[in-house]
Amino acid sequence: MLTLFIIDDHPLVAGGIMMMLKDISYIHIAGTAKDGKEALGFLEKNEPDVILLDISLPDTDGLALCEQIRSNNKHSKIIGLTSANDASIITQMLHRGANGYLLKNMERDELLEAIDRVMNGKIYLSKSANEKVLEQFSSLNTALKDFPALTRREKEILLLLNEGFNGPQMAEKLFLSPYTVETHRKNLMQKLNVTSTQQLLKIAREKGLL
Amino acid sequence: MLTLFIIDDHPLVAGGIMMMLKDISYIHIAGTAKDGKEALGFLEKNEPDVILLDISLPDTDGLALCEQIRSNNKHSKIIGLTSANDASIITQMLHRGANGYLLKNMERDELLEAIDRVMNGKIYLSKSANEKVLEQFSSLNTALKDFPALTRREKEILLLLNEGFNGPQMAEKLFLSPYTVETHRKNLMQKLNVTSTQQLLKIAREKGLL
DNA sequence: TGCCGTCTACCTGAATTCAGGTAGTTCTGA
DNA sequence: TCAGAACTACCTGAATTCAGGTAGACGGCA
Repeated sequence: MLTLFIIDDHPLVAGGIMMMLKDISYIHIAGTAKDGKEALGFLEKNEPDVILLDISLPDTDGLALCEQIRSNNKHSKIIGLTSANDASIITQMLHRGANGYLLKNMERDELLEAIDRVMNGKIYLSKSANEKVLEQFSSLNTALKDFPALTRREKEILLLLNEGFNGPQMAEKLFLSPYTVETHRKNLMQKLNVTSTQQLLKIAREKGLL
Repeated sequence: MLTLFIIDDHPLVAGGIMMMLKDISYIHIAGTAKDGKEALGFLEKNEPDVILLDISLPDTDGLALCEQIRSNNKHSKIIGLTSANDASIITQMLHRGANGYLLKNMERDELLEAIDRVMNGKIYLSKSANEKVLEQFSSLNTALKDFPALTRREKEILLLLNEGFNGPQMAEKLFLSPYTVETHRKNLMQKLNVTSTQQLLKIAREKGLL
């Protein structure tokens, strides 16, 4: 018998998973949680074989939660659930201790295969996104290297740019000199290796920085 | 007995809905479809009481599908399923013949309430997004009025802007004078009533023009 | 304590965008 | 067929953005 724990705020998704597994006699759903707090509470007292973790939880950073679960719990296999097949999120997940990921458009057989694989100590990558991820992997790896983390100020500027503010407006809003704002913008563009604000925002969106 | 038809490409979601309704004796799930084609095929021969329609189908414009179903089938109640509680999408859905909408983070009781309401000839709006929609309704209505349709060229320019191209680059790509490109950009900004390209793109995204 | 990263601010010159025009051509529907 | 919409192109001047610097202040950590 194999125990499964589901972390997802959507009853629809949790229900869908149960539906998919209801006839599988060797899998037992040990519990479900709607958010990080609930999940950690459950995991203090239980150690399920497999944890299905929805990355996009409200009020919770799914990636951080993944990391935290992994640090508390070495034996459970974690399978990330995501709707976007975005290579950057997926790789981040794997870096933080996940054993695989599934897209929410999966079929029942894929779920079973994923569970089987991770239980055998392997990594499972969702079929439907697989090629894309592998495709992006190389560019991502190089991109991530010359991709230093953004500072607090830089993130702030990025956010405001995305809101449609221009240089002088941001300067006023943040009580900074327009020169300073431009410096931050410049640094952002350099870090993400682009030559215009539009491209900056586009890349930022694609990398999940927004 | 009440018949229900589910249009959703995610087995997870379809399964979740079945799970939610499996103990409700008066509801019978007549069928499911994964895309527009399949759905229209089923609806040629059947007329379910309630249709749950996922707006974000792959290879299918959910809004157009909603309209088409409504034109073929006057009696079925259509409930849109969406994950984003975006007022513009929701109002568009209602304009195209939907009788209500639900967010994918709904609970079982909300689903039952929605079905009950639309069967009684009422409109059901998802609880969790309700306030936001009502909030945005007035601004949306006024916004949509002074919101002339974009021309083909304008949409093209908008798309390229979103891709991160600047004026001269677009001019070269489209074999146009830079002046012309600027004219189109200017007209776009006037139509959407903004003062910078960033704002233009932001609004365009919010209105679902991209 | 000294280095390093961050934040701040300034400068210059070139490029691009914005605002407000005018105007000829082409397409299109009533 | 005729009016109006769409597309094209141009001009000017002001504002903003971009690229390439320099440089002081501050905080943390090794």
